Amino acid sequence: MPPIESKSYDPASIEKQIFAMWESRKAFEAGPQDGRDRKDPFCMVIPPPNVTGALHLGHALNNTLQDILIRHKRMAGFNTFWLVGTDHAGIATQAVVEKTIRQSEGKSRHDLGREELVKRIWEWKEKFGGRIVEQLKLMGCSCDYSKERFTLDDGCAKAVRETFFKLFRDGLIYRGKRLVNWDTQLQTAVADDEVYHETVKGHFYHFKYPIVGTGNGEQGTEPTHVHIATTRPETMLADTAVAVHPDPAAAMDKSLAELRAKLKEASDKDRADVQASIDDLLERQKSLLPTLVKLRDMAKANRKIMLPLMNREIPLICDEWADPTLGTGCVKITPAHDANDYEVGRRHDLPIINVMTPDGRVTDEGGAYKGMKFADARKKVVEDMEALGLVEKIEDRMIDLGHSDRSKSPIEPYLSDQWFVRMGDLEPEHAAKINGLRHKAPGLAQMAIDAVKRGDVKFHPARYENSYIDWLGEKRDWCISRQLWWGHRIPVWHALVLRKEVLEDPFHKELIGDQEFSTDSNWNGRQVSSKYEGQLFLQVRSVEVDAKEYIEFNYCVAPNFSEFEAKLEAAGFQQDPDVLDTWFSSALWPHSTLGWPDAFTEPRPLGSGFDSMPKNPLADARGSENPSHGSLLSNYYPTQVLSTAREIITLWVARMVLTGLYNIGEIPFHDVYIHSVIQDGQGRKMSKSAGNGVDPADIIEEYGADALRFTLADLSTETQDIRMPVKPKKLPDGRTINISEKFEKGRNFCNKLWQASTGFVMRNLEGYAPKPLEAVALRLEDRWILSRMTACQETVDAALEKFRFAEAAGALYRFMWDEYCSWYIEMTKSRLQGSEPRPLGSGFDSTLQNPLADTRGSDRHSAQQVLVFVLDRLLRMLHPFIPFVTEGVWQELNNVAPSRGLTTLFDAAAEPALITAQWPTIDAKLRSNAVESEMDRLHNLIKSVRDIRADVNDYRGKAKQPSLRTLAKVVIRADADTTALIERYRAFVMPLAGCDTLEVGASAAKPAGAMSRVHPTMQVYAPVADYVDLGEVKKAESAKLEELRSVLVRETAKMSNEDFVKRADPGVVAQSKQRAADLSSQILLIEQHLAELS
RNA sequence: GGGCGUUUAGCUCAGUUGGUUAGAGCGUUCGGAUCACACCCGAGAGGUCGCAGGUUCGAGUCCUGCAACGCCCA
Repeated sequence: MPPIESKSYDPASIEKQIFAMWESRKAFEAGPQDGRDRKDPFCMVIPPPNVTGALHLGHALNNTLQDILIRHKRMAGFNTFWLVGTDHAGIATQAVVEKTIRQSEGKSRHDLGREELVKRIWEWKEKFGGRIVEQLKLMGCSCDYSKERFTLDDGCAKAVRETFFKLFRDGLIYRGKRLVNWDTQLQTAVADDEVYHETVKGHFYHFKYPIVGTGNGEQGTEPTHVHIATTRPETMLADTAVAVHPDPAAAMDKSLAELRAKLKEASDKDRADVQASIDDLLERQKSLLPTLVKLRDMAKANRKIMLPLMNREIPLICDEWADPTLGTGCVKITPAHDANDYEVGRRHDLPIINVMTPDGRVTDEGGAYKGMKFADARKKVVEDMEALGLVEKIEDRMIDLGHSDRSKSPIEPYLSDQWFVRMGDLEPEHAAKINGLRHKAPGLAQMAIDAVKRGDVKFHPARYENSYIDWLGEKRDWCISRQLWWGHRIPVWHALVLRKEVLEDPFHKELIGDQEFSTDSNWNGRQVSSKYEGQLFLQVRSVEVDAKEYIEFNYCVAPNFSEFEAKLEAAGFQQDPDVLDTWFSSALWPHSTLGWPDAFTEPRPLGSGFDSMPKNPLADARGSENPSHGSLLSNYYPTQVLSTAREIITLWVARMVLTGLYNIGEIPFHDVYIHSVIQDGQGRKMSKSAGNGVDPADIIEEYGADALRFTLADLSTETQDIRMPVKPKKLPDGRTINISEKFEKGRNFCNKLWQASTGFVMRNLEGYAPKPLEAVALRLEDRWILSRMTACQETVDAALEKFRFAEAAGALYRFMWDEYCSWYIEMTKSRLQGSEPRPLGSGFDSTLQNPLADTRGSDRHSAQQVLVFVLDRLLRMLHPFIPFVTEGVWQELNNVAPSRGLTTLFDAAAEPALITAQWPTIDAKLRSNAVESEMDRLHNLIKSVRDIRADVNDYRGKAKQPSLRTLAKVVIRADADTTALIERYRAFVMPLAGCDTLEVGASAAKPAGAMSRVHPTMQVYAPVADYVDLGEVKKAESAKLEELRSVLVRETAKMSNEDFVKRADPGVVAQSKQRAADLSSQILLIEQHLAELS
């Protein structure tokens, strides 16, 4: 049963109010509006979350890390701007809203119409789109919410339109036929990353196709049929060839040789499998190869096949795609419905027949099967083939099937018209004309590759460079059109005009004069007429429909030229119905959100050569003294850091680099931080459907936002995955949520900080009256905590620079908990409880030997001052990680201790809010190894006494006797130096260690029947004969002795190795020597002690 | 098939250029209602650092091979 009235830190009680305070101070807003001299910009753009979604734990992680960076830089005096916004997420959002409408009204998007659907999606976005921002605020993210953006807002639309127009103008956009992943339910192409693969049960159908003319000639030896196998029998309707390998014998030999080589190297486990493959292949050589060779010869003789069901003659061709070691060795070729077959079709100039409609039915080309759903057509085709006796067998088989991430329906490869961005290298004369290709890049992909290779953009961890460069290196064209209604509509107007009518039409004549049309679409983003220079570009191609030749016109209209759009429409043109891939607008995010293209002028006109290009086209604007002249773009572009997930390095990061260079001439960010992926305890991806997802909102409710943040930061090492064991928890209100006990670390940490500050430090500030206090004149423990604090600062600063969040969090954790709370606070207790404060600054000298001979615990004031001072700095350093609790404590501290400097140390002006307080600078003079090692000796002493007492209590517990709170007597033998040190600090050593009397001295009398702990500089003895059987003591001492002896053996072995002494670093050898000497003396002492015990 | 990563205590993970007796949090064992904190305090147990070679005076760390698992791309 939890206590009814908990004194623990309660995050819910302060988080809202603190966030409101920050907002009212406009602390998140970009720009130097707090009066501090903020010159250097530090800007990040948030990876815009999908507007339909809710934030998951990955978002929580990424945004925590970004907030740590921005808060740190804000405190460090940068002009910070964290841009926030959401992504319209084309297909995802449209799918969600369509589904809602289907469920509530039973209507499809076609029932509603384009305009109405888009209106509904906007309504939906207005209603639910704010969720993301609310969640970011719950987490304490200090984004500039006053400048929130959306990838479909007017600014982004402008940038998209401008970019599309420029790419079109530069011949970098083209329309082409491609096989795309087709979602027959949503009726759109989906990108590769929107397809997930699943292995499902299916069948492998073996069909026979008759070969034409086998009744003649070499009758009897020629095969009469060719055997093929397929998992998608219905696609046979679109077959335009059957292929056989051009040299099946050689291919088989090669494969066999490879397998035999593999067999030699194979492990025992694999050997049987490899051998089976070899046997299989040998069998094929006997049974199948002769037939394949004959078929190959027939293919060379241009023999034909009669495609069953369609009764269409198709050629038998030779192509290496037909693998003689697999299946029947022959393969049907269906260019319109399979990516590999499409390539074969292109190689052999085969006709392309499409038999699928956008909604997944058979087209007019499908003969008798016209209008059937593909699944039905499959059954019917198989039945009909069976009826013809052309089915050889049907096998069960597991098939890897692509599914649409959005509709979950199987993907069909589908040949359709799409728009592409040309990524590859261009002809030099073409490239030279394009202003947007900076640094003499031959193409867009290469330009983005070079930016990383030059080091302009750096990845952290660096290994992620590889995935970026490898992917871009493929230079695959980017399919940017989506058959959706929700998104940026493609600004191209089409018309199909009969070729012979084109030149008679005054509309076309005016625009294009007497130009001839090439049917090649490689470089035809051509300007149309001098009348519309720079405002209108045209691509044309010839199209044959029903044996008539048409010209297809595609006009791309400049953004500022909308009156021409009306003109085009009046002339019968129609705007392309497709919208752009969501990534197209996301790719522009770093500059579109900062005001491009409005706040930007192209550095120089198109085609004027590369030499005159200014290095930084924004330099002029940034240097301006007129504040109204400095736009967001000139102030903040390029941004500093982008933090994101590795899965979108290619889809997003690469494209931002590319468009940034193309549009602005500069990279969009200097550093790319790639965070880990959070998985569940079994290493599986967290997902809603698997039920293993953790909702950050639940964690905030359960543990507090700071606990969430601290834990995530603490886990952020450079590893690529973070495992987080998940467990369900039933709430009192009946809901079941997923939590993870990992967050307890963060919660406990926040509570500890809260208890130490508000429960201890602030409650012990009675009479607090800060006075000038020289750091060097302070007591040992004061100087020690200041030294440790400085060490912590150094670690945190260095770690944050290198994006090592876990290291920073860990250093702060250890400093706050182990050093500030467990040692320093404990050591101040006797001082704070002392009676009369001792006058400060009297008789202090700066040496360690004789500083504060006063050990009466009476110097309260200096203890208060150091407690407050260290807390002040600790709060500052912790603030980026756990902003709420630190700000809460800060506000309290401002009330009770408004001033907290020490002279000669950083003396901050009163800062009303921690969020904008100054990041502490490092005062290296506070570090002292001498102080730290003195304190280590005292700690060792205290630990030894505690250790003996725990041992005693262990024995007493077994004997069912009550445990001792303190040891009656402790004797320490130590050299003069250590003796003096201990004597000086007797006042806190005794209570911390837990002993009633303490004798210290070089020749202090060792008590009889004692338990010991020996250190090189001191030996600790406590008489225990009254509590513990001496036999047990001896056993323990002997065990310790054995352990030390074995270590010494190792150490002396090392020392007696000549090579070690000769080759190892002298420092290492000396260290080893010292260690051996220390061990020997400890061993000797224990041996003596053991002898005395008996 | 190619690329990248992981493998260290029961669990989750640190361990930076090779050099103390390999660390932390959780869990576990023992002791503790001490007046900041039981979301706590004190003490302990627990590891042949995935396996096999190699380089080196010295390997958790570097190299090679192997194995298992994961991610990305084909």
